[in-house]
Amino acid sequence: MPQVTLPDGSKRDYANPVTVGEIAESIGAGLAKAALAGRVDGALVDTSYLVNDDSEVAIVTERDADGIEVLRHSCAHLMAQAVQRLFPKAQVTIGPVIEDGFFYDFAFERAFTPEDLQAIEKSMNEIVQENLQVERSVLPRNEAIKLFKEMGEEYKVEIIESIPGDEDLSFYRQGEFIDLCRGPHVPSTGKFKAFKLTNVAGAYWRGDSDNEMLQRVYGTAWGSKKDLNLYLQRLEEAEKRDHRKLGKQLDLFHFQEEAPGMAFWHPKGWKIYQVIKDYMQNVQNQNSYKEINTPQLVDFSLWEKSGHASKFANEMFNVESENRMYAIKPMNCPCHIQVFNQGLKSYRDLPLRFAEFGSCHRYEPSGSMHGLMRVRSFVQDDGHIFCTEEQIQEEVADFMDLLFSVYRDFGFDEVILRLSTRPEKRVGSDELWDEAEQALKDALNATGLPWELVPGEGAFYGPKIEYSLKDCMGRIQQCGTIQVDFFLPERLGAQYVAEDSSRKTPVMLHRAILGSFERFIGVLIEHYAGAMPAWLAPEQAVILNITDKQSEYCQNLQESLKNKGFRVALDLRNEKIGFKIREHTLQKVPYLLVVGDKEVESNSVAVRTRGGEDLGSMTFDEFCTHLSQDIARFGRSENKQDN
RNA sequence: GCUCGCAUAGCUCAGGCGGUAGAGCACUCCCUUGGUAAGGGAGAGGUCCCCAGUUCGACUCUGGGUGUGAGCACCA
Repeated sequence: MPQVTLPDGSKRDYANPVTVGEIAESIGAGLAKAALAGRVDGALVDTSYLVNDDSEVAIVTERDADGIEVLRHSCAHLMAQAVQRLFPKAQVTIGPVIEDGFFYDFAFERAFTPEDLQAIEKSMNEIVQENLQVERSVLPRNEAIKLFKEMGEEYKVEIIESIPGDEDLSFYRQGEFIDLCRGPHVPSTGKFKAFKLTNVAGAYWRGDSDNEMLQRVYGTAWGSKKDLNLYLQRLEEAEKRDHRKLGKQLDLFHFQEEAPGMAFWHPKGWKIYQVIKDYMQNVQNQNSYKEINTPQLVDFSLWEKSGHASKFANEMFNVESENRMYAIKPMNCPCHIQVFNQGLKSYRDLPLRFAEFGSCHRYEPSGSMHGLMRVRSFVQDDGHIFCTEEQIQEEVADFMDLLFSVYRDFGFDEVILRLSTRPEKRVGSDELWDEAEQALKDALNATGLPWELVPGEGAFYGPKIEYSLKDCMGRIQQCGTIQVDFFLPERLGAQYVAEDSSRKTPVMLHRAILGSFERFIGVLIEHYAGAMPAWLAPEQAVILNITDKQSEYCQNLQESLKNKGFRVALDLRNEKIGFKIREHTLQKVPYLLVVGDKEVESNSVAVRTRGGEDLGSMTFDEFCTHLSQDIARFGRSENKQDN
């Protein structure tokens, strides 16, 4: 005689054990129809789940995040069923939910084509029309193995065999299709209202590049057509913001075949780069970093000593000269230790903070390159802090403050913190790893912010914190990092004289805020859709004359603004004002200064923003003040301007 | 690196079942001097990514390469 407590606190008594579906039915027909799953005492279950005892029960619908998850997971099954109807030889493997959708991996003799996707989608819709009941069943392992062996589903057999323990396994059947699955699932295939197959690509079985490649079909599913359309619009918007596209449109940089993965920076892109560099230089000076610079080419033996060669030799560019092997530096750390090693260091010198805008080259796998986001030639805002073990936590904490402040200046308020701990392949004793991981945990906890543990993802020499920022599309971009390293200083012989005059090895903290300039600029371009805030904009204003008569006035105006330190362009072309406004608006110049006879007479400028707002007529000084204030705001969102 | 696509004017893209190509924008020149998102006209512009092969003939077909896109794998 279960008593059910609903989310609103109301209670219902049932004479006999009831299913979640029946509970929904007893509340209302509409709810019963909308029910996708249930939550019983916190656990997500099928609507067919039988409630025996007093429980808290919620009916999960498409309005629930969990409901959407169930829907997507079930949609993966729906797709697998359709695929097997159309291609009986295709074997199923796994089909999980991912952000905004799902995928399913199939083993098939050939690649699926876009036409196949259309056919699969059509077949899915037919199965929706059939409104097949989805039934859960439980089988002992050996029976399950036998069943899937008979069906010729070798991959499923392998999956079942690899599931530890010998408890029974749950299966879901809809019509002729059955799949191993933990569930829960929607009660019937009629529940799908809005889905779309989006993409097909290869993916390795079990995520291992030594294994064969499967066909992965991606799809998305939503509670309503409207949500689906919103999602598709979001994809379109993301495509418009693609930094590779904007890089071309705004004439910021280009890539070409002769230098794969290496950007050619154009004047406007390089200006953004320089502004960021100046800013970072200033920030680092204020925070007691000493900027250094180290060679591009370093004898290969140093990379052997540092341990990088054994792990990354194939990903390094090598140069032979006069029978000597050099590597183009793939990172700056060993070089910074060489600087540290010059002269005798005292504990009084610590913490010693070196910074370098270090140009690095890495032979990244061809398939991994992506615009500015992953390149073979890049510049890190690299820094290494040499300190004692006692100083680690404070240094990490100070670094985090600095990082948050820099990110806010660039317009990023949300930072995601992740701690990556010891990987399988690593150097150093477990005690040292314990200590290093603890120091980072302590620093993270001290922030009071939530953070995520990522076991096994640390560098081979030490654990790291990774800082990802969330851009305005909600996408997560990893940029900053701080890594504790007990090993490299020792390997490369770094020492300082301690208080008791003994020689000790310093700890080294590797750190970067932007990560790489290339990647960070890519992120900025997409975040702002190319409309950089005034402090970053390569051209902060452009002066447009209406007729030739105002040319001289405009030239003088540009000169005066340049003398004030503003970046100002001039467009004196023989074009109509509307044409020029359109062009510079599309080029996302923050301020358009229109000059006609009126302005010349009154010694002023008519100011229009790239957002189309008319700020009216201003004197030179008024405009300078306005622009200065805008620049001084950086990208900080609390004062964000509405353009 | 792997799977599957793609590569034509500066840019965005058409095109032809094998007979050396076209639009819009941009560019140059001319007309126009016009007050807040495209004024008009004319002109110039191509080794159809590269290398082989098939063919009387290849931008088109075949093979190989390079770059690039989506995804996977990798990421000091």
